[in-house]
Amino acid sequence: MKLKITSAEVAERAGVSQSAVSRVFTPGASASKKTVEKVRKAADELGYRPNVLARAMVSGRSRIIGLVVAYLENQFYPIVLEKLSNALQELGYHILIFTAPNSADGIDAVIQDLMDYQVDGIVAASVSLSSDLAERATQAGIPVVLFNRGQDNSPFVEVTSDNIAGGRQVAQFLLDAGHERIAHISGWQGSSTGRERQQGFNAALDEAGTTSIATLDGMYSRDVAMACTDRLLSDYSPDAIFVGNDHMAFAVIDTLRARGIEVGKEISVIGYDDVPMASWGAYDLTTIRQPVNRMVDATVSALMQHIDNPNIAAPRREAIEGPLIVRRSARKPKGWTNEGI
Amino acid sequence: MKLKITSAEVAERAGVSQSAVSRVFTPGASASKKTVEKVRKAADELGYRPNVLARAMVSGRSRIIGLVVAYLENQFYPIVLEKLSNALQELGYHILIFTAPNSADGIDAVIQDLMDYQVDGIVAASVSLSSDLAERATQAGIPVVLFNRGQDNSPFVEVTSDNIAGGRQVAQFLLDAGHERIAHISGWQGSSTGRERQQGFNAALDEAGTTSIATLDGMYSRDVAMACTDRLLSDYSPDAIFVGNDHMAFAVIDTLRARGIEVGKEISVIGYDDVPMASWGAYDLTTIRQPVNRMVDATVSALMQHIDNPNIAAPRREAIEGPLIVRRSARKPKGWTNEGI
DNA sequence: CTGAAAGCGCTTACAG
DNA sequence: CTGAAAGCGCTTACAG
Repeated sequence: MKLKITSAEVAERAGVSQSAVSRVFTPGASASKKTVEKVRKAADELGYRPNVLARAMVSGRSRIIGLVVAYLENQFYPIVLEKLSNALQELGYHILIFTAPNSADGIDAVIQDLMDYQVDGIVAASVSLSSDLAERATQAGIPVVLFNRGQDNSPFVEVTSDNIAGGRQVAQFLLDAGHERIAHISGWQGSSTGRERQQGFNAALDEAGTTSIATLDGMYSRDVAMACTDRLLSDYSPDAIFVGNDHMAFAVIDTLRARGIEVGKEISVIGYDDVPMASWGAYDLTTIRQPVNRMVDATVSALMQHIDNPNIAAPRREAIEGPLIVRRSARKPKGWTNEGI
Repeated sequence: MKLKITSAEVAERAGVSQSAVSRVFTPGASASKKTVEKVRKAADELGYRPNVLARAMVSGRSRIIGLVVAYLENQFYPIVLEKLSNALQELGYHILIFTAPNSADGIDAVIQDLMDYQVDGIVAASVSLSSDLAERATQAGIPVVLFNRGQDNSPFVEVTSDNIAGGRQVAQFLLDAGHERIAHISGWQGSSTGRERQQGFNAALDEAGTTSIATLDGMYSRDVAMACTDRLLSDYSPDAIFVGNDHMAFAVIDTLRARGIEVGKEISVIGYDDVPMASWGAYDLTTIRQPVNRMVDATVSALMQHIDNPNIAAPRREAIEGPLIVRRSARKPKGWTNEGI
């Protein structure tokens, strides 16, 4: 067995042309039963497998999807990665991973890199892209989907959960439970996700004729969220805190407990995402569930649709609603039952 | 701007040959200052970027490293992924991700897939490979490194932490603190990692003239670990439990607390990995730190070494020792101070 | 159904 | 330093 077997070598051994070999390995191409047999036999004996890169070059389809991701400490993203990878793998695609640097410039460079690999599509999770890059991708005919992030006037498909509705649900639940000093540690205000959750939250509060006692930007960071919690404690005496995502909510709970406060009794905490850890005993976090499966499905089908039909590049936004998962980190409204779920 | 710009188009606009364009974009190739200028200008105007796939075909180097990973719920792996990706990105390589199915057959198929992409190397994290596949990879000249997993007589490079030493440290610490009914919920016994941690642990116990009161296989699963905890509680009355990894240790702690047991006082719990969450207030887990940075470095350099020098494929095992991180989930030995760290 | 041939977009000896 | 040409390993009209 030598290093690399080519279709030409298989052809020779099978006594057919190289084209015939190619056809046998091309789904949908026609070859007689006899040819197929001869070729398969020779291929097996030689250990032949088609070179995907060569195939990509001529077909113009690499079957690679570029994924830009950051913030892997937040359990949400590994879960997304896993589900996305599984879904794509089933369709014969694979994920080329690019971990994102923090600057916008850095991201652009990374995406350029990605495009150099002739990816068939790009999924950008929790990062923003410059309009310059938007243009390049569009002109290169590469579909881009923004995952869990929106961008004004972007030409991309955007898949998010319905953050506004989610924020509203939280406010309503807190109000129903009779909280009167409600604070918010928001997701990073530079992200649509952070802004929208806050927006829905405030809107519902407003409609109920009240308002939050304080809103601090948690920057999606554990450390910042902890500092915010202390500030809330010393300056505002909140009886409930809505936190922009679960990752920060865990930090808030840790801080509250360290200060001797009983979470769910003295102060209610609600998060957003419903990462697996939220259900673990140590936190038992009431939170809005991001419908990851449906978000992944929407992402994959947007990608496939564009790949199959490059002309119709309809920019659009899918905001999928997710339920409030009630656990014990927040006081429940009187007479509340699980029936709603 | 059209969809895809080729070097030939740049050449035409710059008034040079296509080879000249290629040279300008090939590090180390020679071109006159004048040529470089003309080409760069034309390339910028056209928005040209070399096609990595075409380059890969002729050079035989795809600059893609295949990563096979499973078990992404365990925070350890996302961290590894992130660090590995960053390190590789700096060297101009990128990771093509394959999420592993559970069966050995499945894994083999996945690796075959990987090889079809002409990856320059493969990193298999927490999975085992068949010897058949080992042979294929070796014959294709593709370096494989097993990450956090060893395999008897494997021809691969293996990078792990020193699991035996780690297990020993845990036993010693528990003994020093005066525990007398020490139990073990081990990592999956089908994995070298699980077996070795247990082995070191038992060896140290043995040398001290004692033995663990029970050893149960936690299978790296949260649910199984919880069931094991209950069984330990009802049948063995342990005063300490060494758990095969942090991910399971969290489940053990949750279960203990649900039974009203004070962790760190009534029963000590020690994990293995030191994932970020281990330091969070809710768990405050005493654990062995896996030296991820050094493990990633070792992985990357093994890969690069083989890529630069395909002939020398020295199979070897690197087991890097990590420290015991003392927190509050386990009772400390009398007079214990942090000095050791 | 099948083979010969062109071509995907590059790199790299080979001559100059 | 530079250009013409071969070749990387395939797919896909084009004729038969």
